[in-house]
Amino acid sequence: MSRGNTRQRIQEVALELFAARGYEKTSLREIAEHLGVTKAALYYHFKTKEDIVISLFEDLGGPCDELIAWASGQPSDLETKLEVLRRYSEVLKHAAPLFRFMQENQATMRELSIGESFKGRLMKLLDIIQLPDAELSDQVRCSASLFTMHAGMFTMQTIEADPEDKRLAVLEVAQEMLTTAHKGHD
Amino acid sequence: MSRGNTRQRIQEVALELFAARGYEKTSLREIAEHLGVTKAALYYHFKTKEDIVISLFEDLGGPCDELIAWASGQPSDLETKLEVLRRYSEVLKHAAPLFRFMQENQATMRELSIGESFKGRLMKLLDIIQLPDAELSDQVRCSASLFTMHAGMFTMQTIEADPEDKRLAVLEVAQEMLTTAHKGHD
Amino acid sequence: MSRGNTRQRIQEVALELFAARGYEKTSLREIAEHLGVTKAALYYHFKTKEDIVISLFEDLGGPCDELIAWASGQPSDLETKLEVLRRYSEVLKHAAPLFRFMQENQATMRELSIGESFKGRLMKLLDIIQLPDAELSDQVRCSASLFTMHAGMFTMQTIEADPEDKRLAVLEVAQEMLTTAHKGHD
Amino acid sequence: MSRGNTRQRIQEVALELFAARGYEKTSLREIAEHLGVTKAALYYHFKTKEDIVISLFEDLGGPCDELIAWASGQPSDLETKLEVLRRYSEVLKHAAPLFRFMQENQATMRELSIGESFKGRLMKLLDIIQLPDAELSDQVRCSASLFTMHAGMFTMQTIEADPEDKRLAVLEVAQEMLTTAHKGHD
DNA sequence: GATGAATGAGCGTTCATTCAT
DNA sequence: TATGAATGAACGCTCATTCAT
Repeated sequence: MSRGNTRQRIQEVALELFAARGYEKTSLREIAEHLGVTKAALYYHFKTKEDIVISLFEDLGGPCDELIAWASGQPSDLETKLEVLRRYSEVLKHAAPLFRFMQENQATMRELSIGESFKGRLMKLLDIIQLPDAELSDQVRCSASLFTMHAGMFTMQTIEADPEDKRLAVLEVAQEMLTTAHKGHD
Repeated sequence: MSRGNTRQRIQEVALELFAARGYEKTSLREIAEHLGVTKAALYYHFKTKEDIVISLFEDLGGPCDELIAWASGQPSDLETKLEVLRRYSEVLKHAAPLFRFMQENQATMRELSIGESFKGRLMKLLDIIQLPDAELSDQVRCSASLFTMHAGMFTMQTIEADPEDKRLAVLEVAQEMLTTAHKGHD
Repeated sequence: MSRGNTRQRIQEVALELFAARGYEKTSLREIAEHLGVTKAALYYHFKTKEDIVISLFEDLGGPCDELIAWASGQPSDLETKLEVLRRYSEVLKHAAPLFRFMQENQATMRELSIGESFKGRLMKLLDIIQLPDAELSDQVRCSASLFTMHAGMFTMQTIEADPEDKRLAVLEVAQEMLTTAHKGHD
Repeated sequence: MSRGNTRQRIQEVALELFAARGYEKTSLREIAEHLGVTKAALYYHFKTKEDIVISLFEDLGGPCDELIAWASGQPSDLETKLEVLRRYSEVLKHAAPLFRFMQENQATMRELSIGESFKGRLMKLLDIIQLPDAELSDQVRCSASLFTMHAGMFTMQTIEADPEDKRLAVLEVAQEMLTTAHKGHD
């Protein structure tokens, strides 16, 4: 019946539950029950509970690092930054539930090894976007352009619309903020 | 030894730990130890762990409700909305650690009774701010103006500056977004 | 407001709750809350939780001992025994809730000092009633006559009738059993 | 080490301790220690403490229900009722410790789900035995015939004799009471 | 005559984890 | 690939009890 896909099914169910009820409140028992297997089976596939989370983020590190690497090789101008936002938006799209999980479990993430590593990436992206010597309000605009995209994906569930349309609208607003920030700085 | 201030000290330590390590990961034992009392002492002052959180939010509900009430009696124009943002910023200022806690423990808050109640308030504020029939990007701008203020207070710890200056900068950016959203809608 | 009657009110409420929910499941907090006083107030009137129970039984020991003493001075014939049952029935009537409590918390009573003391009294009554050298079935009849009266008062709540009428009926049946037991033994 | 018999050993030890010291006063720690396992091990085999009790009663429900079912299909005459007592006595024999536990923890049983269910069965038996329109004393005789058998098994520990002989003596007395009750009613 | 504040011990329960099979 | 059985640690919570005021 279950072929080699059990590992994947664990990841799916785990992400679903972690996102829905939080990392701490989701027990391995629950995950196992949802899957119709034993807790011990999870331990055949993953060394620890944290390991499951780590595996979830595995596919995400690559694209992020690539984005950072690409941006580092570009001139640090507005055009590059707008493209960074665009590409980041795309990354977010493909990992929406994961980002929702991150967003809603920040306190927990801070204690998970993987958390630090993603916080680092975020900081690097921010460094790329940021205008370090501009006025405070422009710095805020830069930061906000990034965080708006995070929040935009999950917190704005009030607005009913096609997800893809919403993503593009969020991206547009974020890019606009970044552009405003760069008025007079180049 | 400790007089009538124990209840308050519990609240202080609890907030500190909840904010630092998350609600679930903070045990009553830890809180008690930090205070030099027994777990049972906490239960003399609070009925449950959740009750401690509720008490923390108690002083916050009032100001929020007042703000909502005030706004409901005003014309729903840009001027009113800008003032709502300004006042909300002030509320946030006085309850910064609490909002940080909310922000970072969203998954947990969702399961706490108090969480629902604050989500409700947020939705009402959003209703007041929102332009329901505008283009998607303008709706996003409205939402983002509110959430930027939340995120702005705690997530932008990268930007080093006087907290009050930062708050005003965040407010300025948020108000600007809202103004942009209202261009052509009145 | 509350004069010297607090001690009594504690006893009343305690008995009520002990009978309703059992000794172990009834906490001093509950008793105190029912009375509108603090737990500590209970400790002003009684040294321990067990002490409350003991005090409840205080008024009961006397009549029982008197009954035993009286019977010991009488000839050990059927007539005496029937009178013992009659008098015991009267004692039971005046302490109905207390006996219900005993009956329903036997396991607990066994661990309470007062329990042993009442078990002792019961054994003495049984000794008085019993026909030690009779056939087994007659011995059972003697024992049963006593226990029927216990059970009869509280377990037979199915039968709807005036309590006093029921008591007399129970007594009649018990006496009848005892009489049957004594057929051929004198 | 211990094979598939742990579950059973838990039941045995639990029943022993519940009967000896009462349900509330018997902690899971005690049970575990008696078995040389951890508290957590108990939870591998039973979902809750109450679940252990429920499992103890599991084998008992069937025979009782069968008895009730059988009696319901018979004419409601004395002969049937005497046979009911006889069969019930046999059921009691096979579950003596369990009945002792019930008897001595009535207050507790009332709060346990299983308690209600057994009270229900008892009421049905009583309904079968009872003479609803007879004089009070005859109704008492009917009830008492049933309760005598309960009490007879455990409360009459004073009488030293072979348990089986005692059981038969108790049954005889109970049947006799029932017969007396039916004099003149048919 | 009673309270406010606290304690120490213990409870039932759940958890992530282990390991022989 | 997985399970059955178990563990040790911790958790949130309640209890009877104490004592200064």
